[in-house]
Amino acid sequence: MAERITPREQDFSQWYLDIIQHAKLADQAPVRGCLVLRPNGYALWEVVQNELNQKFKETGHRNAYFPLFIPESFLNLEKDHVEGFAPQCAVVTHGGGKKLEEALIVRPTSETIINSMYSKWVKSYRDLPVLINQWANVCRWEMRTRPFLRTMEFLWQEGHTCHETEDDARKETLRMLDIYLSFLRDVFAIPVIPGRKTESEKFAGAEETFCVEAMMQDKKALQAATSHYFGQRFAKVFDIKFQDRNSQVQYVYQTSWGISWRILGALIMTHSDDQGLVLPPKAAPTQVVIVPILQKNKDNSAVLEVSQRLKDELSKQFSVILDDRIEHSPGYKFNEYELTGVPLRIEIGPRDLANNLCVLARRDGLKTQVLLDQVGAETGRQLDGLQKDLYAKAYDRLKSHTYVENDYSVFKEKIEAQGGFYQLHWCESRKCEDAVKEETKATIRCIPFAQIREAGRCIVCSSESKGRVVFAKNY
RNA sequence: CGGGGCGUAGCGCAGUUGGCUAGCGCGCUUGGUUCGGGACCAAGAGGUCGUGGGUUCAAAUCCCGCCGCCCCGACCA
Repeated sequence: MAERITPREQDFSQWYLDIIQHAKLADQAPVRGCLVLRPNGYALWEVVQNELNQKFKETGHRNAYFPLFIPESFLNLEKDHVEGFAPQCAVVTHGGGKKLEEALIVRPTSETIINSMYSKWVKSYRDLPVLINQWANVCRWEMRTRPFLRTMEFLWQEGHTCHETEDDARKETLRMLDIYLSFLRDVFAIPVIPGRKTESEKFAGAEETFCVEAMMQDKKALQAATSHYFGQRFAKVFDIKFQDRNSQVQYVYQTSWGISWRILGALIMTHSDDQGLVLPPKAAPTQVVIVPILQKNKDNSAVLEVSQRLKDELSKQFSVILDDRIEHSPGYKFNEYELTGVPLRIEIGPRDLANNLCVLARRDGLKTQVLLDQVGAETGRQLDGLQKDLYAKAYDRLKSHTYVENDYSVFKEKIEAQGGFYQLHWCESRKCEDAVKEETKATIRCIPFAQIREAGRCIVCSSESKGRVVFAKNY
């Protein structure tokens, strides 16, 4: 097994890739920029699907599926949209051995194909709202790829909705952003800063883009999810009209919102350590592993019997596996489950059994001895504790590496030396935004909802500013 | 597309001023002793040295072509 790589800012990507490989989560396929999710890695994606599907259902959304190939002309209808995506598209020019009359785009996102259907489906205010989500793969031909964060093909979820009024659509945009935020906070234990994107950072074709930004262990930012308000821009080019309650024909107001498997990268880069993956209990496909201490060629029946009983009991509440393989030593197993991020390990050996005890070992190192008849309650307590502690640790990191700064040269030095998020005054001009990017590689991650609103001077040009925005280097 | 680097066993690598039988660690197989933090000993299996050509008595090693991969930068979720 290769030597483990300690995380350093400059080789963070190698570090987490190394962990993924150790954890047998994923392989890099021989095709450029592809990533293969092995079965136990896919289980993590299923956690995302299950949690979000539940929330989508609660908010009245339904899942559907739309075609992978999009006629080129569809994409060309919205000017900003095509400018943003055309350079990244994979294009199918031939089929059935012949050159196609019209090329097909492998979807980089599905606004166009979905809206072309919506224009047929929506005729009356009675048809609204349309609240549809799709779980799919999309393709964006990136110049340089990075496992999970930027792959040529990726898995995601994209919601596309139509509403009667601007107000309804705006509410939907923020409601879905909030669902992402609470999912990341409560399940993945990742704290985020919610906010609005600047003109230059917003989605191609959107009126407004909202996002949640997370901070990785190397203090770089990662956009974890986005939600867009489209107004009537797509409705007008795709002709999605309806008769309203006053018999007037008008265009629908729309939104779209998405989260991709890059959040699996975020999960790894937020919590994991040199021992391997660290999964918050609510995100872990396997929450508890029971490791009986066995000896070959000896009678292990007592230990095995208690282990099995414990497994049956705990399985009512948690996802539990019992590793009773005789061919691997306990130490080997301890390591294996640390590598794969199982949040809680229960050790049961002859020594414990003599005292009616067992050992509970949390993935972050906390070990406690527990009476056998209290394991059920204690398991829940330990898992809850780990979930909270992981969030707290990530939250502390986000807080303690977010700085309020007024001096450009200090900011420049600091971000170069230690990364982090910077609350800076900005005059709202594209020019100053670009100047910072040019010099420091930092971009405006968002204008936070909880913006520090105060009079100040733009960090670059010293013109008037009404509030601070968050600058950071990002993935 | 620019700048670096690398292709040798399933994985990670050494060997490269031409030299004799191509090696090490991990993993794998078999046997024994272990077993509460990645066990140890012994015996094995496993190779078109990326590919095509050239030089030579002799090429993983030198020369030329080709192919592939990785890293850094420009693009981006």
